[in-house]
Amino acid sequence: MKEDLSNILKTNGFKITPIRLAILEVFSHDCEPVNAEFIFQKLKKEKVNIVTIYRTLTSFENAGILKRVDLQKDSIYYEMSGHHHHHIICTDCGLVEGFDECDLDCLSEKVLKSSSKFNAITKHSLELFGQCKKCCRK
Amino acid sequence: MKEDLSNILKTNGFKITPIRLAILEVFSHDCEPVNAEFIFQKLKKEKVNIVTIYRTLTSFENAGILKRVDLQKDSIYYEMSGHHHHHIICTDCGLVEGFDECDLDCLSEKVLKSSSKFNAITKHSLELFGQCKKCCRK
DNA sequence: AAACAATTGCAAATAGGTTGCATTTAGATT
DNA sequence: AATCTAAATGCAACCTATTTGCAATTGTTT
Repeated sequence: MKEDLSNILKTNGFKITPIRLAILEVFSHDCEPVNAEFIFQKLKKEKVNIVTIYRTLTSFENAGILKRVDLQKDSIYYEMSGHHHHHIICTDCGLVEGFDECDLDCLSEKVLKSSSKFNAITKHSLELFGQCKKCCRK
Repeated sequence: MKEDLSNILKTNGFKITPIRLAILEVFSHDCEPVNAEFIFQKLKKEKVNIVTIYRTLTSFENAGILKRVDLQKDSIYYEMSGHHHHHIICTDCGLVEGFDECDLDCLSEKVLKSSSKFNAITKHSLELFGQCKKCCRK
C-alpha cells in the first residue's frame, strides 16, 4: 500500500517525502475529485503549507499522476489519472458521482473531419449536471 | 438590429442602457465565447467600468440570455445562449471553434439509469481539446 | 418635470493561486 | 556514518479574476 505510493513517486523521478505520500494517500482514499483546500484540511495535523500543496498538485499533474477535473466550481479539482471516466455533478449540493460510459471517439472523428481549423483532438471534457436524489426531494 | 437587442433587454425586465446594448452588441458580433476583459477592451472608448461588465454578465446569465462556456482557461467565458453547441479548443494557442454534433441524450439516459445517486440530468458540458492546424505545423 | 428604483462608478475587499528567496531535507557520494 | 547538493518546503508578498458596499447617476413611470 504505502509501497505503491512510494513507487508512484519513484517511477516519476520525485523524491519520497512525507508530504507527498500524505497527499497521494488522500487521493487513494477519496475516489472523488478534490481541491487544494480539501487536502489542506485533511492534512491539518501535519501543518503542511498550502503553497506546498499547490506546487505538489501542479507537478503531479505535469507528471501525469493526477488530472484536472472540470466541475464548474470555483477552484481546481484533481483525481488520480488511472482509468478514464466522467462525472455527474449535482447543481444544488455539489455531489459528484463518476461514470464510465464514454463513447466520444466516434463523435471526435466526425467533428474533426468537418472542422476547417483543427488537425487533432487529444482529449475531451464531458460532465453531466443535474439533481441528486436528496436534492430532488426538497 | 438595435431593436432586437433592446427587445432582449425588455423581455427580460432589464432597463435599456447604452452599456447593456453595447455589451449585447459585442456578443452579436463575436460568435466566439468572450470574457469580461475582452468586452472591457472592446468598449475602451466608452470607458465602461469593468465591475459593471462583471455585474451585467452575471445578471444576463441568470436571466438566461448568456451562458457560461468552460474553456478551461483562467477566466469565465460567455456566449449567447441561442442554439445548443460545443467547442474544440486548441491547447497551444487557445483558438476556439464551435460544432453542432451532440448526441448525448442517449448517453445521459443510460448514465441516469445506472446511477444510484441521481434523479435528473439537466445539462452537460462537452468540450474537445486538441491542436489547430497552425499549431500542428510548428 | 418629479420621483423612485434600478444602474453604474469607485474604492476596497476577497478568493484562489503563484513567485522569490531563505531554510531544510532526501538521498547520492564519499 | 558524515558530507554534499539539488530538490523540496515554508514564509511573505504578490497577482489576477471577481465581488461587495456605498454614493452618485440614470431610465422609466406617473
